[in-house]
Amino acid sequence: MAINRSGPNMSAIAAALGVSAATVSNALSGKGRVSPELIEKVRAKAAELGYVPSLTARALRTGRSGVLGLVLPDIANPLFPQIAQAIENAASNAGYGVLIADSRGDIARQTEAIGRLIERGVDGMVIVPRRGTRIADVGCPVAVIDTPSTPGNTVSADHWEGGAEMGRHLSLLGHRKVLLIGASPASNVQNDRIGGLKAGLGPGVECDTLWIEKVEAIEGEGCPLGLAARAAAGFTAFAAVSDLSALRALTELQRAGIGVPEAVSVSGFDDLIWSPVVTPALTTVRMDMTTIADLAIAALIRAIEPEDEPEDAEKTIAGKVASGQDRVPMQLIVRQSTGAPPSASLHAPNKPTAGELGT
Amino acid sequence: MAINRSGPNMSAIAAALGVSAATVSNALSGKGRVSPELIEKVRAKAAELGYVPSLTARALRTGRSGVLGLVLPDIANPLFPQIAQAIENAASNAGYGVLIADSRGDIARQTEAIGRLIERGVDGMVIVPRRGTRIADVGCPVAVIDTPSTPGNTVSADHWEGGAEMGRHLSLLGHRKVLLIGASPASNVQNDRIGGLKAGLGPGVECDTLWIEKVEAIEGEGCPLGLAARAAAGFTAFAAVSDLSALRALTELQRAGIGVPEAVSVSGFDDLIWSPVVTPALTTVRMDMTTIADLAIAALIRAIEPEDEPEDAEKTIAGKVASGQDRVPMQLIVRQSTGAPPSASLHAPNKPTAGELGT
DNA sequence: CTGAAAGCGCTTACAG
DNA sequence: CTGAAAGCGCTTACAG
Repeated sequence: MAINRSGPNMSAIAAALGVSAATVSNALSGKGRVSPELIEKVRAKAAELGYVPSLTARALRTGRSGVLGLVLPDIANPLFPQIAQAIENAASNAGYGVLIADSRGDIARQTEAIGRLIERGVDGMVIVPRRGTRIADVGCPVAVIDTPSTPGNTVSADHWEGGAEMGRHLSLLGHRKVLLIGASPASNVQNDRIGGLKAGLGPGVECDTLWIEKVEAIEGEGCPLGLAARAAAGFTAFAAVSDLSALRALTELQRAGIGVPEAVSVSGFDDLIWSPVVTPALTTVRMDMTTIADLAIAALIRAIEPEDEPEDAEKTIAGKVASGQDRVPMQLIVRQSTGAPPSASLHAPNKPTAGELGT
Repeated sequence: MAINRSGPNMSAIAAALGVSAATVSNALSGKGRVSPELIEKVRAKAAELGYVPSLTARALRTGRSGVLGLVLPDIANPLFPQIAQAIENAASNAGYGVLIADSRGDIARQTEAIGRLIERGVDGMVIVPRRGTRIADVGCPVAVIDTPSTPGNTVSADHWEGGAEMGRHLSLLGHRKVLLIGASPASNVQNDRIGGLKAGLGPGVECDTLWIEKVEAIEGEGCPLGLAARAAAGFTAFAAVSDLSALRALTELQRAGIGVPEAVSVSGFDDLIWSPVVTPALTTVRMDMTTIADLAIAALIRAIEPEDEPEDAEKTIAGKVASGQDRVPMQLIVRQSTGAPPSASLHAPNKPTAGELGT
């Protein structure tokens, strides 16, 4: 019974050439045990026959699947596109596939999702943990993307320093009374950013912190945040710790007739898709997801692949690899919402997507 | 050499019990060829030993990997979270894993991404095609999520009817001069929505269509859309074909001091993450991604799995399955941006996510 | 430089 | 109801 596959396998190539399957394997994998002429002949025949190697069979034999898992706290998170794209790209450059798993904010489901990935034989996984979760040993290499203040094997943006940069920016602009806006005080990332903001603003600046979650617990979800009153009370800058909160602040202020940026400044974090598109465009701080993903994947690969020779120098990005704790700088992107002229933009705006849906 | 796996395999269970591996396999798969007592004993031993089946080996043997591919035009698309979450969920309920592939807006990369998925032995794939792409036969079952006006094996929201609903809503509100805002005239989805909007508004309403892509080709990316002038010219409603464009319109109008909704209405499509969060919250039309994903996955599974018995009635959602062309109704969500009081909200707002990052 | 053989862990006819 | 055997497609020592 040959229910499997449609195309030819190694034996077919071997038979067509009158050689053994082992030789075909060696020729194709280029481990140098086969004569150059034979290698060429094998390659040609493989191409002619439209040979596609079975990664499944290889996985069974070698014990490595060539697949990595990506575990996310909640795929609906607006930052997810950036993360997933960067990880998918880094992984596929390194020859790995990416299996996604959504824990939907649920801690039990996170465990379950990890288990499913293990069953499927992933060689390692990237975990963006649910708030407050510590990842136990799961029996395969793991890279956690979180914040440096989370202990463990982590790659992350330097959220604190990113906050500090934004704080300095606002301080230089002359703001002396700043409202910091966070979603949840339970978030390490958000606390890091707020800590950095305060430090960057410096001791001469008066700060207050508004946690949206707390306000909503009293006023109800989606309630106004009372920002107009804050503006009246002398706050001139509203520094949110995410672009989602920044957008909420911006529209609430605009709706109240308060001009941004001429009356007050608004800033966010993460350079989410809408940030360059709204009027005024949002000043924000962006994580270097490409680098973070590269570091995470490189760390995983080092843990997975036997230390052969150093061969592929490309895999190790400029000799930098995640060693226990890696923190990647964030990048301040100044746009109109903090009053800078458009020409001061430090970053090309997000390109709109080319898909049918969603744009 | 036993480089593979850490845990026990079937042979280990078989040996521990003094039976054959075949019997263990039959017992565990519950195909009813084994006596109830033995089944129980096998199960117990498997649990005791912490047996985890090798999906890889099963895949090699059966020719089915239990993995589905998800091909996206651009993971950065703001709609991607909804799609990915729904697909991941539907697939994992059906026992399948999901491998992601990003074509990054590039048509060559789409082909390449599909090829990589095939190599990895996916049993089928869900494709959200790049604009204008027609998916060729890829050698495995495919479900395309697009629009009913795209020919082929498609599951989609009924974009036209969704537009019509929005059109009727705006018409009932008394609008007689409406600006339709789209991103790109090359998009079938957007054209369908615009067609529906016009039909829903009816012949008594004056319409004009603004394509952002065209404006930007002249004025530059991120340029103002001149909406204040439109308002001055008598347009009282701005119906965007995506919430991203709607947000752009909303903030541009607000910035110009035009009150939404008391002076003009703004509406969008897709219920993207920020829609319930901005002030005023956006009236929009939402795709039923859960149903679309269920239909797509169900269609794939029917194509993949041999027609055994009808057994799992759950897999077929209420007897409805994608048969060639399936169109799922869209849902109008009325919020403040078109002037309705908050209490008229037809839909619970999106929950903020519980992750560390992005909120 | 090339080949024969074993084996990764499972499932599936086929016998008993 | 249970088992022996073959085989999915590959890779890897080991011989020649």
